[in-house]
Amino acid sequence: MENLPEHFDSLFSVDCVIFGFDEGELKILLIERNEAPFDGWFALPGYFVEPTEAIETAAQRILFESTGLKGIFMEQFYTFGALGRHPQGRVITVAYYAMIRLTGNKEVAPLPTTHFAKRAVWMSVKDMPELAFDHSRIFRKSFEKIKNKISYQPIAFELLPEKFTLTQLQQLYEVVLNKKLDKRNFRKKMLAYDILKELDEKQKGVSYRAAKLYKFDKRKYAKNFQKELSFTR
Amino acid sequence: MENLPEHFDSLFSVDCVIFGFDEGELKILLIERNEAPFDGWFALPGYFVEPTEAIETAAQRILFESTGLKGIFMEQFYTFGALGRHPQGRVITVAYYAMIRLTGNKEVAPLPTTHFAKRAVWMSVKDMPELAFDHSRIFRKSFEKIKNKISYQPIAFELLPEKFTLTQLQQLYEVVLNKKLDKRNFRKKMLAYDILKELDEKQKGVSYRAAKLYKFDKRKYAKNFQKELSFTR
DNA sequence: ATATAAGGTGTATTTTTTACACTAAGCAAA
DNA sequence: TTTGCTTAGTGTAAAAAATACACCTTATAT
Repeated sequence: MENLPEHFDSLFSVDCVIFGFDEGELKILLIERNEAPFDGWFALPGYFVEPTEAIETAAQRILFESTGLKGIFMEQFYTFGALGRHPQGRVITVAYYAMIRLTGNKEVAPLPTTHFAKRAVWMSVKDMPELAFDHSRIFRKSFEKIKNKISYQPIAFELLPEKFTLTQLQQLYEVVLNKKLDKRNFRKKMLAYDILKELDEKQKGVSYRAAKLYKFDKRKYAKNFQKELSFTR
Repeated sequence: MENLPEHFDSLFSVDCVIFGFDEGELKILLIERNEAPFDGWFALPGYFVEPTEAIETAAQRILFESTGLKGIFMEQFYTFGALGRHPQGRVITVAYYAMIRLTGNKEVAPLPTTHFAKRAVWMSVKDMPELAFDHSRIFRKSFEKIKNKISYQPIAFELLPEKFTLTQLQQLYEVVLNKKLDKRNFRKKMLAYDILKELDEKQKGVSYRAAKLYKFDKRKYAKNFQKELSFTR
């Protein structure tokens, strides 16, 4: 971190775990640092919160700087404040996870506008390297959270294109939950929730039978569930 | 807050929602402030985090100061950092909920050692007044969290005496979930989890048939559940 | 002995979850 | 135009879990 702000002894920052789903893989956006500490290491996008900035606003700013997108789905999940977590002083960090639609949008975040980053990469969660600071821990906690959450809240749709096939949806659940699901049972259950809208449209550009496309239907969802549901177990 | 610390523009604090269960009621520990701002208002126990103190340690300290107890069950659940939340400047606060065994321990926290508090009271969640700062919001969020959590993690036992009856356990679930449960089904399900140890002992001092006492059995729990279970729905 | 108050127990029904395999459709290549 | 390839799409039976429901038992107090 180049110029340490004045009140470095009680600083806070925001770190974002940005998830994307592409080619059947769950990925997160990492930046490669080009400054000490942890020069050359991969890290989560994040930065200090400005003195007159709400935490949530700071998170949105960081998401915009790293992806060029606004209005991304985002949720705070934990605050990390162990004493030694930052080698240069006392920094507590509020962590958010976010989800963006990668498919058909692949060029999201080729170069973040943040200064201390050489480049940004989409890294599959399967190949996650050791990260700078305590970011590995932050990543693991975020992953646990979404694993849990995807079973009772409709967050999966934040990762898929607006129009998706049931197979894509199932693959996403399989990757996140890290287990195979039965096709018939998955479809039966998902459709029974009555939160999807079946479109009069099919997949294009595939060299086999095209699948029907579906949309997540917010109205139906709101109608059918006051608060929760319980997807895949 | 009497003497504003020097770096008031980036301060952080910890606030604790301390739950107790007594006489069939779920209560939280509030302090009555005797200083501006919010002089005379009820608030959550909380204070600034020291510059060389981990957040978690600060939470433990506040719990000890308010209750005289150590080793309390405690979990961080959210960080509040809206710009206007503290009338005197920028303070973000990391919130924890905690649970203590009130029954048979009623004299917990008659007088907290924190300076800015007139007194502490156990307030039923049904009678919660408007609280200082954004503490009402913090309380509501904590309540949502434990409502949710009690259905899949064994946190209820943190609120009960070590030896408890199934009826007490059921009452606690009923209060937290805010709905009546069927006695036979509740017992069947709870016993089926096989996480309780039935004691050779009965309730004492009641003027009716005494109930069997049970203990939460951590070993059984660990054996039967790698991570989760799914209590009452 | 009797009244009182909670303790403690079982079964039938419905709902949900699971396991499981083949035909249909669309495209591509021969 | 036929054939092969690949994924789409579908139903049923069995098991497990959740629900609804009521009466006798036991300890204490009077």
